[in-house]
Order: sequence, then C-alpha cells, then structure tokens
Amino acid sequence: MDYNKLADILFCDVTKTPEDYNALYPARNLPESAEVTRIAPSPTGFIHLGNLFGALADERIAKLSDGVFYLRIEDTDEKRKVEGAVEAVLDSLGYFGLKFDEGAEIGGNYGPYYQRQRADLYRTFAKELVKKGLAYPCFCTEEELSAVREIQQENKENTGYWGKYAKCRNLSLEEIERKISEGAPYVLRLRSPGNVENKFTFEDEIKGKITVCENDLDIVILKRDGIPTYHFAHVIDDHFMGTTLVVRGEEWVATLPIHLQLFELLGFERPKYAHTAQLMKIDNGKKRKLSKRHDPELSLEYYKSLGYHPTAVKTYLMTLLNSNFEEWFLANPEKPLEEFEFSVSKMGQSGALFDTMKLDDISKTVISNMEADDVLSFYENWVKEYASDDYDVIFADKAFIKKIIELQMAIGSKKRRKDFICAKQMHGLFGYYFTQYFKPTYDFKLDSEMSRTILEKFIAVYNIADDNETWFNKVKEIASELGFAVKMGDYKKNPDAYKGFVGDVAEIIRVAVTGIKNTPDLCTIMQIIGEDESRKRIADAINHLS
RNA sequence: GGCCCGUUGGUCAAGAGGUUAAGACAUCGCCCUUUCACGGCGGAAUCAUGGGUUCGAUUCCCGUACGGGUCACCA
Repeated sequence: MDYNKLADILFCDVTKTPEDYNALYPARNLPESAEVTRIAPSPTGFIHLGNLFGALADERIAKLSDGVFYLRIEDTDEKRKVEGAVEAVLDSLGYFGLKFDEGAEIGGNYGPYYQRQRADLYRTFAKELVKKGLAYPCFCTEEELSAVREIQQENKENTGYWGKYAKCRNLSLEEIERKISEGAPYVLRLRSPGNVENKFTFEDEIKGKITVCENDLDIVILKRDGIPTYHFAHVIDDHFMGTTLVVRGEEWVATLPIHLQLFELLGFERPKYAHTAQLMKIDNGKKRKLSKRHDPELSLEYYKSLGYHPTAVKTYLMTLLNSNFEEWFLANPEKPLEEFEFSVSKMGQSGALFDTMKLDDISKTVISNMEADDVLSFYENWVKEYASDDYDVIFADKAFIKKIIELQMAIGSKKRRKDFICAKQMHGLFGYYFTQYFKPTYDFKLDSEMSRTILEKFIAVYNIADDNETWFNKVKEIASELGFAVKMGDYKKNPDAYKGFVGDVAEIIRVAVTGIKNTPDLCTIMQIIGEDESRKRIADAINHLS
C-alpha cells in the first residue's frame, strides 16, 4: 500500500508540514523546574467543584514553580457545546481568584486555545500518521460496530476495534478510493502496534506505580467531521502548548495507554501525569462520585449563591488537595493560602467525601480572620445579587450595617466570634437589627409576671450612654433584687436558694429587644439599634405581657 | 464481566516492620460565660478480612470481600 498516496487522498486540504508547526510553537523558554499546567474543560456551560479542585492544583503548581497556567477549551464535541460557556468558566474561576497566564479569551503564543480552531494542526499530524502507515480510514457504521461489540461480549473478549475485528484495517487503496468517491463517511483510526498481552508500569505523580496493558485498540483519532477525539487532541495540544504536567481526573488512567502510545508514535516527549481522585458523596449509604446531574452542591454557582466566600471554598478544597495543608492553615490562619507550599506528592489518592460541616467550619475561620470592611463589601455584593429586595433597607446606612458586622465578629475584642459561615446565613442573622424585619416571638423563659417586672425595672434605669459594665451592673442589681443569683457559680452551687441566675434575667431583656435567645452582646445591640427603638421594643414586650 | 486503582475512628486524614496509631471536622462531658458563639480541658471512637513472610505486621506478599474508575465517532 502506498501510504503517501493514501495520505494525499485523505488530506488533500493539508498544506502545512510538521516543521511549520515546530517553528510556530517553539519550546517554551522557562527554567528547568517550571511546570506548565492547564485546565481543559469542555464548554458545557457547567463548571463544577471537581474542575475547581483540579484547577486549584494546576494553578498552585504553576505559580509556585514560576511556570505557566493556561486555559484550553476542548470543544471538539459539537453536540455538547453551550453558548456562553467559556464566559461562565472564566467567571466562575475568576470568582475564586484563579488567574490564567494565557488561554482562551486571554491570548498567548501557543494558541488558538480553542480546539476547533486548531483543526489544521491536528490534520497535519494525522496525515503524518497515515504516511507512516499508522492510521487508516474506517468506514464502519455504528450498527456494524455495535454488532461487533455484541459478538465480543458473547465471546467474553475485550470490546473495541482491534485485531481481527478491525475490518477496515486492511482495505486496499482501491477500495478506499471507491468508498470515498461514493461519498461514504469515514473516521480516521490509529493502526495500533500495541499488544494487550504486554504490561508495563507507569509512574503517576500522585498514584505512583500503575501497571497497565499496552493499547491494542485502533481508536478513532479523527471523527467523521475531521475533528479529533480527545485522545488525539490531548497529545497534540499538550505537546505543542508545552504542558509539562497534566493534572486530570483519575477517570483518565484507563485511557492512559492510548495517550502514551500516541506520544511515542508521534515522536513527542510525554508530559508527567497526575491523576487526581474524584470528589465523592454519600448517597443512600453508598459512596459515589459526585455527579453533575444529581448534585447541586457540585455546582460552583451553588456556593456563590449561598454566599460562601471564595477563599473559604478554596481553603476547604486545599485541605482535600494536600494532606499537610490543614496543619499549616491552623498554624497560620491569617496568611494568604498562596503562601502554602503546595506539593503534588502530598495529594491524596483516594476519593474524598465532600464534607459540608467542614466547609462551614473553615468558612467561619476564614471570615473571622477578614477585615470588617471586606466582610461588609462581600456581603453587600451578595445582597445586591441574591437578595436585592432587601438591599435598600440594609444598606440605607452603611455605617449601621458595618457596626452590626463588627459586633457579630467581635472586632476589637481579644477573641473574635466565628458567627459567619456564608452571606446567606449572615443575612438571616441580621433581622432584628432592622425595625422593618423585627418580628419577635416573645418566647419568655420566666412567667409573665416576673418577665414584666424585670422589663419594667430595667426600662426605668436604662441609659443608652452606659458602657457595657455599667449596663450589666444594672442588670445584676435587678437580678439580685428579684432573688436571682448574680454569679452563675453561686446558682450552680446552690440552685434552690435562687429563682435563677443573672443570665435568666438578661435573657428576658434579650428576647424583648431582639426576639431571640441567642445574640452577641446585648448592650451593644441596644446601642446600635438606638435608644428609641430599644425602649419601644421593651414597652411593646411589656404590653404583650400585660 | 475484562482491565486498573483503592480500603486507618461517623468524615478528612498522618504514619512506620516494634508508636500510648498524630491532627482536624463532627459528637459527648466539664470549665469560662449576661445568652449564643469563641476559647480551654477531657472522653468515646479507627488500621476491611483470611492466609503467609517475620522474633514481631495495621505496615511486606497472596487470596477474599467491599468500594471506585473505565470499557464511544463524550470529554
């Protein structure tokens, strides 16, 4: 068979040569240790936690090694393409603070970064393969292929296009020419020189040694429309874009032999691979891979809409990504996580269960370490986007809401509070500060008579100018007069001697003023909402009790 | 089903041929406390299983079970 002739028939449109591309995409001029990483999503319009998980690793590795982190869009599947998906990817990752050095919509010297725009490149190398007798056109229909698969399954053989089942492998040039002239559609398949009997071990950056079989499948490299499959595009792109480390999900280890074979046949040096474990969740008592379809918590938009701070999500992901990160974070809660020395070797190799509790805990810590102004503006942006109806009320007076945030965070005191998890939950915490939203339930712990007495006595001595200590001394006095212990310890030692302790008294006032039992320092709350409002609320409560 | 990978408390996990088997989240108890939160102290809780190798194995080897991945002209 004259492979050159076949190549010319199949690729009469190809005018460039491999040399042209070698010149177009020279090796990157980077230091020895620099890693070039990438994320390569398909534009389905849905970027999820798993993508962010991998992207974070990619980004850290590239940054810490003074390398390059780029974005390539794998849009080879026309059917899955969604309008605006690329913008969504950029938006989502941008929200989480991941910046690309080059890539789709950003530019760079190794573009275009959309695979559909690189068709000539792929076809040039596909042609090379044909010339060497390493690729051939296949005219099999879907029906033929599935019939073959059934036979293989019956015979308990490996499924796929291989060996004796590779019908089009040995078509003569004449047959090929005839079919093409008849307009028969075809794909281009690799003529795999591999043998499944041959096993070899491969060193993965995360998983260590993996034993695999050589690929013997004549996989499709160019689809009917002339666009490459993932496998072929991956090899060509990561070669010409100079990727040094491919970080991708472990679902790809199964096809690793194909990729390795392709690198070898094309004479390219292969990159290192790091196959990451998948994020899992418990479903009906079973551990399973998080799925885009069924798990809303996989969507990045989900966290954004709940108002989880991007740093919190990133920090949580880092704990899953690097086993020694958490220790570092606990020791340096205030340091930016960019300072952590991320390492591929510390990446876990089994799938981690996604733990919302832990995310919440980390969120609390992350937010409690932020400046009040940053929390405020983060919250403001969230309200604008997700609770816009409340915006005018809450942000009518920025100084007011800032005071609330400072109180809730206990800014200024030795120990900050860790009340805030996410913007949505913050939003729910703020109700009683605003007259418009204040709807007390008046769940008083003591009987009406006593509750009313406490409130009456309190309102008689209340002075908004009192500092915290004076304020509390007044409460203590009332407690003492009415037969409550002033110290909790006294009450605990001798509960029968008292009606309760000072906390019980304070709670009555708290419920009257805020409508709920759990709040930060009451004295400050009353200062924030103001004297008139405080007095009015207490008077209302007294009325309610009368 | 074939092939590949994995299995340390409820969860995330460190770990090494000999350890009281770290730490974090969750949980429970106590302390602190005007409530809550924060913080402090303490408790309960783990090496899937059967065989080897070894003076000794949770750690190494083999099998079993279980879990995961994959078997497209999808990525």
